[in-house]
Amino acid sequence: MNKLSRREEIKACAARLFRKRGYQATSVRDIAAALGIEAPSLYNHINSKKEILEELLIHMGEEFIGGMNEIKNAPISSLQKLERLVALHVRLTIENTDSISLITSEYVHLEGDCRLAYFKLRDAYEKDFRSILLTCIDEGEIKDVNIDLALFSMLSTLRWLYSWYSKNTDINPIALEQEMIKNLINGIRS
Amino acid sequence: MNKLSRREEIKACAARLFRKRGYQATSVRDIAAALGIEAPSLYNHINSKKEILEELLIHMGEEFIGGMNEIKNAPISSLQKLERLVALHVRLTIENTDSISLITSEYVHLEGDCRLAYFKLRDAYEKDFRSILLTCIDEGEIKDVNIDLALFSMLSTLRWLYSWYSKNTDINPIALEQEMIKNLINGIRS
DNA sequence: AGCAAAAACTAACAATTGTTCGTATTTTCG
DNA sequence: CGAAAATACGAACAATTGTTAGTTTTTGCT
Repeated sequence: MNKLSRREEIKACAARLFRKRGYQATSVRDIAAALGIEAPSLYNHINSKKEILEELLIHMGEEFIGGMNEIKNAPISSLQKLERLVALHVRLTIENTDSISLITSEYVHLEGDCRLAYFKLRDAYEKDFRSILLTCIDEGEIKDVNIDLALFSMLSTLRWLYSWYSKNTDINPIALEQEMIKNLINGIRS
Repeated sequence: MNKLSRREEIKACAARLFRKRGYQATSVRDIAAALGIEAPSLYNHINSKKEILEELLIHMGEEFIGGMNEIKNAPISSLQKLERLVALHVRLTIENTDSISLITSEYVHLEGDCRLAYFKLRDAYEKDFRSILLTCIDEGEIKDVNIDLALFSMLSTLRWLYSWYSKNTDINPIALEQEMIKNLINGIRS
């Protein structure tokens, strides 16, 4: 378990540096230095630099998919599901600010099977999100907007929430959640 | 003028590659290969790889500032100014899809004076944008929302428009403009 | 045709990259 | 304590990086 803990420590540190300077611009020596050790020491805990990015991104993807599955199957209205999705993004953003920032930019460095797996997670999530949004429209809960544009708009804002949150860490998470719901959903309600 | 043209050719090619793989992951040899020449040949036209990124980003910053200045001083209502800002983003996105994609991620590789200059442009733009939005609220044209969150939300969507547009290049620019206005502004109108 | 400028080439550089190997040190725990 | 496991180390690697220098080829103009 200690090894796992050290491993997680490395991943968290790497996430912070990847966010600040980008994945490619962060060397394994940078990561090691930030941990106060030498670069080769890292390889007692990880197999490669790429592996770190892969695990960070896949993990976030799975967090989103997990949250989506809970919401999807909950016995609540579609509009409430939409609100819960916003809350999910807010929570994951606050709990994983660094990792989540990688989603918007560093996924380009994924390769091979992992790249495909990541895209699969992302596409599945967006498909479910779209489906919930569509149901809201069908049920007349929200305005008859261009659904793809509305989906894109919501996701853009939610994906960039980490950058806003980083400059406003003092905000109450619940207040942020309410504000986001107001901002993203109430504007398109019937 | 021929030299300038070749230079612009290189910059456009670099922008495309920077967008696909990221600035750091794109080598000067990659750029040269995409142009069908050898890497050292590039240096007859540019001074450094960094210079390319700097010019691409500063140029986009100036385009936005220029557009903002026109809108700011136009004899129209604040709400119309807001609509024109959306149109500005749509136009610049369509005209510079690759370069504009760098704004959201690759600015982290700017250093020194250029980095400061870029931040100055960005901050000035956001300040002006915020000011117009605030006037709309004061005049009762749009709902009394949390202004910083509303600003952030609009800018997130507008900054990510390039990714949406890339998957929907067949859309009529004017139709896109109208949809964006509907989506971003009408939702928060009084 | 001939000349100057522009643009491309080959060869090579110093630095940095991710990573491996074998060894030493520290920590854990019976 | 003492053995085993976990963790860190220094030295070194092959590959890739951005860039320079000097030279040759191509282009455009009179």
